[in-house]
Amino acid sequence: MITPLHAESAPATAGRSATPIILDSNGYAGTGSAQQSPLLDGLNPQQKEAVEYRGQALLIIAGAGSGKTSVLTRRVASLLETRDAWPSQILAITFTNKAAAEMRERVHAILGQASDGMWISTFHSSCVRILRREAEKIGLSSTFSIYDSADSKVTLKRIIKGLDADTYGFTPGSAGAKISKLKNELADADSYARNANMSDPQEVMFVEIFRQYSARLRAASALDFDDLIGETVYLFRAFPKVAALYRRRFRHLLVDEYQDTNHAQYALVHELTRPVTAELAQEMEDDGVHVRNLRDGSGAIPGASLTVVGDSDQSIYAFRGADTRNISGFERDYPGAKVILLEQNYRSTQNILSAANAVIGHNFDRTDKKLWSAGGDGEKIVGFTAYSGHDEAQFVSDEIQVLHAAGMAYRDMAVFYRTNAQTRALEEILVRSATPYRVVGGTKFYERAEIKDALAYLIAVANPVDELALRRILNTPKRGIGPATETALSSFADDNELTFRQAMRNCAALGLGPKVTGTILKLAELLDAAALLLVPTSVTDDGVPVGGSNVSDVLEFLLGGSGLLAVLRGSRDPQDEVRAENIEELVAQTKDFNKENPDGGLVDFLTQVSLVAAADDLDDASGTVSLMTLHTAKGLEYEAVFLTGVEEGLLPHQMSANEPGGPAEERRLFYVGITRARKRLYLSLAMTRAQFGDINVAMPSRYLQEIPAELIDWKQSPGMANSRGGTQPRALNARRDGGFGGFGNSLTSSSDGYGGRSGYGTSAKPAGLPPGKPKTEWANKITGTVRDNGSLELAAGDRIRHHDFGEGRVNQVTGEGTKRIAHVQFDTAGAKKLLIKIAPIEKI
DNA sequence: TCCGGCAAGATTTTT
DNA sequence: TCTTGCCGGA
Repeated sequence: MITPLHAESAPATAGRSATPIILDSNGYAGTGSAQQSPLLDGLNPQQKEAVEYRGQALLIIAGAGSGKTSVLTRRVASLLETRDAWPSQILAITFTNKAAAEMRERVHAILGQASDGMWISTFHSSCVRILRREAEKIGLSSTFSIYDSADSKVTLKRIIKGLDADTYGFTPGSAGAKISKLKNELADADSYARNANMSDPQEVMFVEIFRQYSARLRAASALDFDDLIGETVYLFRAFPKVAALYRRRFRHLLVDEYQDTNHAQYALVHELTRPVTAELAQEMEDDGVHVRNLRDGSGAIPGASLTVVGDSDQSIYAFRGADTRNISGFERDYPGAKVILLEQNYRSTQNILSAANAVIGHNFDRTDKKLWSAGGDGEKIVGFTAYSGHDEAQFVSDEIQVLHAAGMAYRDMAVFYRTNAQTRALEEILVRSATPYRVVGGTKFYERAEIKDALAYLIAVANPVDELALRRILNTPKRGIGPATETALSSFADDNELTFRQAMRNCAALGLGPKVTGTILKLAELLDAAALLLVPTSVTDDGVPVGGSNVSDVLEFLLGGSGLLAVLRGSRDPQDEVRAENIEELVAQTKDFNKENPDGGLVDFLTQVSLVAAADDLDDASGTVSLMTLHTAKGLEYEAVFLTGVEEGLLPHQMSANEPGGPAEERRLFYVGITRARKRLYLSLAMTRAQFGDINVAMPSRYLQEIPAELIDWKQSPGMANSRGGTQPRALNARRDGGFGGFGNSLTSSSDGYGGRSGYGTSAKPAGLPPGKPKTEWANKITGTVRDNGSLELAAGDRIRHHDFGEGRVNQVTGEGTKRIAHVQFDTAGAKKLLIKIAPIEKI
């Protein structure tokens, strides 16, 4: 049991919290005097127990859609309500910033201000927060840089080149993956070398790469993503007194998505929940740290209580080192742990759950768990086999329109895919049908070259020893400093034990041309001047520095001084216009940051930028269809889900075939995708898929056959697509070698024909095409030329001809400018919405 | 040093 | 298909 906290241990909130927190201002009015806390309203017995249990360790096995987030937030609220904890004693860890924000919001909605002071954040953010505070203890600057995988790659590339390690088969990717894996196991170059087979020259080379990589990061005062966790663990292990401070502070640790934790994260949790020894506690007390009321009979501070939530069936990050043994071994790691199973699903219909159960049931070596719903069977799952990726996209788009017409909001629909490359076809069709959509994740804003350039200027100011950032901006924009000069500067720095930045300041000693020397000095001066801007101009009576420039001022100063923005604006390349706009967007973001974080400095901004994840920019309020990978879909839910590309080679992905446990992990991924759907689930696949510019034959995924046939209503089964393929000329027939033969038949048993339906992938049906237009013409031409009908005037009543849909009549034109949309009733293809600017149409 | 042209390689998933 | 890297010429 946890020692209840007494009032004297209360932080500043004590005064306000003298009475138990009353929730009636938040919609719980009238239940205040009831025996049961309103926090438990509407929960089933298992959920209630998960909220109310008090003990050292709690494992909540939460199946998909079992109300996990709700339980977790209520548990946090309950801890505060029952005064088992003060907000500052709670550390809740989620996987994404998005999940953290949502949890913070929900707790705040229940408790209001009483929730202030909690740490609710990701593993990485929490670690950065701790590390910035304790940086000098482990030999880092508190303004250390955070390297993303691209930065690591660049660094590794230089090392591999310097060592000629590519002759041993090392690439930045392969070496990076191996280093990352080792770091996730808390190994470093030295510990690895001790166990490595050093008679193998390749191993020797790898150790050298690892060593140099670590050395470079250290010299640049930089940490990569894996270091953020690993160094925090190291900090706690090497400095017990530092660890004790955090162990004393965080009395309640809650970890979400525990199945996705890797060894380093596991170790971190372990470090944080260890007891503080009596000696150390005494030492702290002698140092004036308030610990008395936390100490037990022996004088020690017991370990914090730990709650973990997870579902090993949803573990999809094994490739990143996630180890489900963390969850399966929880009871061993924390003897006496309570385990609560949440199996009732509140999200999906029974049909969807039955499919999910059937699929995941094919994974052996798992504790059986059956999701069930009290919500009824619901609609059948819809299956569709398209001829091509574009055809599939057309089906998705048409079906979205059908759902939308039936009253479903765009924001309640999502399209999932295994690889980012699949977005292309989807986007093309969605743009054409004027369906509002957004791609979640994908090429991220902060990964764009021009944004990284601008950020590199900021990083160079914040962390002057970061060579990577300096070398990035050295010749960006072009200022006549080539690779030769760059190398000269770099070796000059190495030879004289200077940082790259110091080398720049002293470059006159290098004997370069006067012009180049001047340019380098000017850049160094620009960075120095920017750093001066940040220095506070005065100090308040309380010793708080004020008056330093904020992030946007510094950024604008750097952009002006370097000419980065001006060069892009002056370029003839139309792409540079977009790049300039992106940089302006970044400036706008720094201004937003200033507003939202008045006390936030440059380093805070850079930290935030470094740790944003794909799912984080998801804006639920926007009325758009969401497109995302299956990985980013985890933790989200939608009324209708389109799971596309359910093909061999894609799901399971080709790359997973050789990996041990690969197909099982891919199955879990499929399972995660299925269980995101509340009411409608669509599974689609294509018989051919464009890849690297040419077209490959695709086979239905093995996982499809694991779903009981009666659950799927095939609008077009693989067998049907196959049999009809022979009757119509198709562009791809020539490439086909009859490989579909045995497949479809096992899947067609449930098919109920398609003849009566209209509006499904009209363009896929040879019968629906205008006469005299064989499929060969359109099979893959959608990627073709960029059209611009910007000036085309259309009005209701006009007749038009569409390249694919044939002739039709315009019913209505909506929107303005480039977003004008024609609502067209086609003679044979039905009703369509077309973006006038780019649709392949002409007026007749 | 910069730029254009051409060949080769790439794509699993992400904090 | 698209991006990256290498080569040769200015």
